[in-house]
Formats: sequence, structure tokens, C-alpha cells
Amino acid sequence: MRKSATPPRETAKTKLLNAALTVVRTKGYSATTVDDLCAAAGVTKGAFFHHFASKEDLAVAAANYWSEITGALFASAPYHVHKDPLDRVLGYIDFRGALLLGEVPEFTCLVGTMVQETYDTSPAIRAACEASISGHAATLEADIGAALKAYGVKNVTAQSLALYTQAVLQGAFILAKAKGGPAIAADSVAHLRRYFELLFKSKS
Amino acid sequence: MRKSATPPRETAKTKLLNAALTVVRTKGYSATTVDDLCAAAGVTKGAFFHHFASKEDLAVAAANYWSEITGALFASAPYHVHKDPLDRVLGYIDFRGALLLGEVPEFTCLVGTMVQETYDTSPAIRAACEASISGHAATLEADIGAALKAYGVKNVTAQSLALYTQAVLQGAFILAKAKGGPAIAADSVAHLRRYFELLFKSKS
DNA sequence: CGAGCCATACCAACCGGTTGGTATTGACGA
DNA sequence: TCGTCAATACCAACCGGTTGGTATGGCTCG
Repeated sequence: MRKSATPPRETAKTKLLNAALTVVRTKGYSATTVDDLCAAAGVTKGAFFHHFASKEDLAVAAANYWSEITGALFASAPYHVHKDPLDRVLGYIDFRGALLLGEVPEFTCLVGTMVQETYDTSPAIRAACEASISGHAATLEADIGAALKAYGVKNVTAQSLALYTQAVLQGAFILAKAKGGPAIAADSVAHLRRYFELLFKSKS
Repeated sequence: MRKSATPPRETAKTKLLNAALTVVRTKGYSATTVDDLCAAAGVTKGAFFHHFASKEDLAVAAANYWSEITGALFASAPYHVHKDPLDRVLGYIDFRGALLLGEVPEFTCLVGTMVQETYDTSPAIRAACEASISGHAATLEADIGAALKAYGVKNVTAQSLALYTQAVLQGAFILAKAKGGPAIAADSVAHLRRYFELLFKSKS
């Protein structure tokens, strides 16, 4: 209804959301000021508070926006073509590894950054970040579950494994921030891949 | 009433450092104000800036303090008694799992929280956090290296494996914050243990 | 013309940090 | 053992800049 006939011009709202993706991932949520976001988006404070009731409201919107962006990215990723569900899972892991390029703010996770700072102070932001992470993990569950069944792996649930992949990635991002580059993150993804290889090889 | 003739055991400096451990892990670094720390420590701002040149200076001191506290904790942990180096490594992982008790701020990592917010804005804090994480990982390297040699595991370095354990733990903390409890973190530690078991193909 | 959209001007609260001063400690000489 | 004194530890009040948020008014387009 909102954007049916309107021109696809980049409005102040999406400019602010896109600015939030980079600024928050660079400086963190609390250290990011409303003026920072307005300056990065090239709009004024009036535009900000026209579209968002508060800074917290923008954070929730940014988390949902992040879910949309990443959801589209992984939905169109190439690893879905494999017939073997395990190949699809390993393809996902390889795809995550291939995304580890450029500077730290370019490959790290927006909601992982925000939830770390706001889990105790903003229930709304925490819930939006949790939904983003768990929602993304859920897109893996079908493939992981099919692979578990096809290879006869027991004692592990698809949901637990899917969430574990996210834990590894989030931790890899923290080490990348500590060490200043994606190399250590790529290393972590390699270990994650080996875990899946060993887990599915052992019971096959 | 306040102070006896004997020197006070807990000085304002350590009270502030201990306060930083809990407050920063609860609210994050940027959202933690100097007044917050002074109130939690029961001292005044004058005392704060007598001991620390700036808020950033306290963060660096807190990271080093964290290294001391955790270093002593793990040095006196029981897993060192095992003869088999792999048992010591698995004992470490189990010990980490056993620490996942209580509320989120009680078991999460101070330096992992801080580096996430400051890696791009404060080189001093980033370096102190990196030293804390890498220094802790280094205490595992000897045992992991001995286990790799004893079990003939190739294509993996002890350093890479040690850092991977830290990545998993850091990521587990983020998921715990997103989901509001340690259950998911314990699940991640269980996966990490299984990875080591599979990698070394030993007792299960 | 009227309703969304956005800009300018502005504010009260808050933040990191400073100032000037007081209390406590510890080394030392008599 | 005591007095002296300088250094250290700590405190309460304050300051200038910043912060999230508001009031209001103008522009554009149907």
C-alpha cells in the first residue's frame, strides 16, 4: 500500500536505515548519535523524527530492515542448487566464508552488535535482534534436518546445529574486531565446516 | 565507623574496577557513564578521575584487570590435573560450560563486550581486549598442541584451535544475550566439545 | 488547499571532565 | 613515642559541550 505507485526514489527513511547499517556497525549502537545518522544519511533531524518516534524505534526498524536485506541475500545465494542437503549446508558455510571481505563494518552483523549493547536496557531491540538471528537460523533448519536424516546422525537437533552456526559466526566477528581483519573469522568458519564434515562423516 | 585504623582492604580504585565488570557487562561500554560507575562503586567523580585519566583509561585498566581475574580463575581450575593433554582440553571446555550459571552479566565476557563497541574508535581499548582474548587462548595452546601431537592430528594448528574456542564462547554469549539465558550458550559449548571429540577421534 | 514530507531553530537533561579543597597515610627526625 | 609534613586518596560543586527530542513553519504534489 505504501510503496505501490510511488517512485522508487531513495527516501529519507531508507537513507537513514542504510546509514544505520554502516554507522552502527562501525561505532556501536550507543555511541551512534541521532546526528551521526542524519549526517551519514544526508538528512536533518526533522526527517529523522518524522519517520521514527525515537532512536530506539529506529534500532528496531533497522533490525527488521537487516532481516529483509540479509534474507534476500541468502535466498538468492547459489548454495540452494545442490541436491544433497548436506551439500547445501556446507555450501551455506562456504558462502558465509566468501562474504568475509573488506573492512570489519562491511561483513559484521548489525543485530549481533546491537543486541550485545541493548539486551538488558531495551526489550524491543533485543526482541527484534533475537527474531533476526533465530529467523535466519530457521532458514537453515530444513536443510540441516534433511541432512541429519539422510546421514543418520543422532543425538543432535537441527535447530541446535543451526543456532550453533550463528554462534560461531557471531564469535568470529568479535575476534575479527579484536584483531582488525577477517582472517581469523575465515579461520573460524573453516573450523565450523570441519565440524559438519566430521559430524556427518562419523555416522555415515 | 567508616574506616578503622587499618588500611582499607578495598580501595576506591578496585571498587571502580569491580563495578566496571558488572555495569559494563550489563549496559555495554558506551552506555555506561562515569556517574554510573561511581554510583555502583559508592565513590565520587573526584575519586574516579584521581585514579583514571579518562573513561577510556578505565576501560583499558578494566580489560587488564579482567585478564588478571580470569587468569587466576583458570590457573586454579581443576582440569589441569589430567595426564592426557586431550583430557585437559576437554576439561577446559567442560569448565567453561560449568561457568554458564546465573544471569547474563554474570557469565559473559567483559572484553568481548567492550571490543565490539570500541574496535574502531579506541585503539587502546581494542588492543587491551585483543591481548586479553589472545592471552587467554595462549594458555590453551600448549595442551592443544600436545594433544594434536599425541593423537597425530594434522592440518590444524594449536593456535587456530585455541582461538576457535574463544570465538565459539564469544558467539555463545551473544546468543545468550539475545535469548535471555545461558541455555543456548551451554548448547554451543556442547557442540564445541563434540568438535574436539570428533577431531581427535577419541573417548566420547 | 490539505496532507504528507522535511528543514530550521531551539531546549532541558545529561555527559565527561575540571576545580579547589579536605581527609588520610606513611616516612622521618627528635 | 610523638610531632611534622608532604604525598596520596578522596570529595562536592561546577562547567561547557553534547544528546535525544520538540515546536513550528515551509515545500511539494495530488
